[in-house]
Amino acid sequence: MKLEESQALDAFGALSQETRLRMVRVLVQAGLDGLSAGAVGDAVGASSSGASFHLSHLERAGLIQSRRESRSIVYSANYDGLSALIQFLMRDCCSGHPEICAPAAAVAADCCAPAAKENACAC
Amino acid sequence: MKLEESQALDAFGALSQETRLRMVRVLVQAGLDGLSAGAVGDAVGASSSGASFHLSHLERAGLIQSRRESRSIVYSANYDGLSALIQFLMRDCCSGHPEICAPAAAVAADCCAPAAKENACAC
DNA sequence: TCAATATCTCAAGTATCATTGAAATATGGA
DNA sequence: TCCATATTTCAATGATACTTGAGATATTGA
Repeated sequence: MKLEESQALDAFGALSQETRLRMVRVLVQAGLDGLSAGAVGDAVGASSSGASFHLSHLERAGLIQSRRESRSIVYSANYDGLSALIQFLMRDCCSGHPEICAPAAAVAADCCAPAAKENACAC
Repeated sequence: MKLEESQALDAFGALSQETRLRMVRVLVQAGLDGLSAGAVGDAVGASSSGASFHLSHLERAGLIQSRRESRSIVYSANYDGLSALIQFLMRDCCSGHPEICAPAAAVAADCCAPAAKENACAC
């Protein structure tokens, strides 16, 4: 997935709010199983309508996704969307300037060791 | 450099505005030589006071830096700040989930080939 | 069907942010 | 010193965004 400028703007806007940034962190840690809207709200200290507002915002921005599961709406991180945002930053803000990306690539090697070995290394 | 949550929020907020996002792209392409405030404003179609407002915002957020050069204030990309933001995203949103970082790492390998070879590959 | 649970939607109020134009500041050259 | 250039600061306006609480919708089980 490759982000347009307007999609990147939406994604940055979504992450520029404390409650929403925390929601994303909570949901990434929760993995693909996800968490119900209520559970996310509790985790970040938001009211039910506040949680709904911010979760919708994040979903519109393509950073999380939702599915109904009985009475609950279960939200989970959208890995593609998050990855696309990181790629946007790297392509846009790195292009021609390895000083920016190199340390980030090191983080990737660290936190995603097996994947990094498969995909990032041409050596 | 390791970003605190509040610094990441500032950085995301700074990048969530069309004029500012374009300014960052222009300044990254300009490299460390940078561009005067007026040149950046012209490049993105902002008024002089508008350019000043947005450039200050980006500087406060740690994404660009400035120096006076005769009559001009020259702005340039802050590679450390941009890199720290990418790292924040990777650490926070990747941790335990290589699906997110791996494609990004591939971009790093692409756009920062020499650096990636030095720093990202443990093989 | 009724009640309970989970979530969403809506409207009102408040706060934050972006834009505009005018005025202030800093610099360099005549 | 005086003027022109480059940029910033300030105040006013309009636009967006966040929060809150009340009410609406959807789902399940009795």
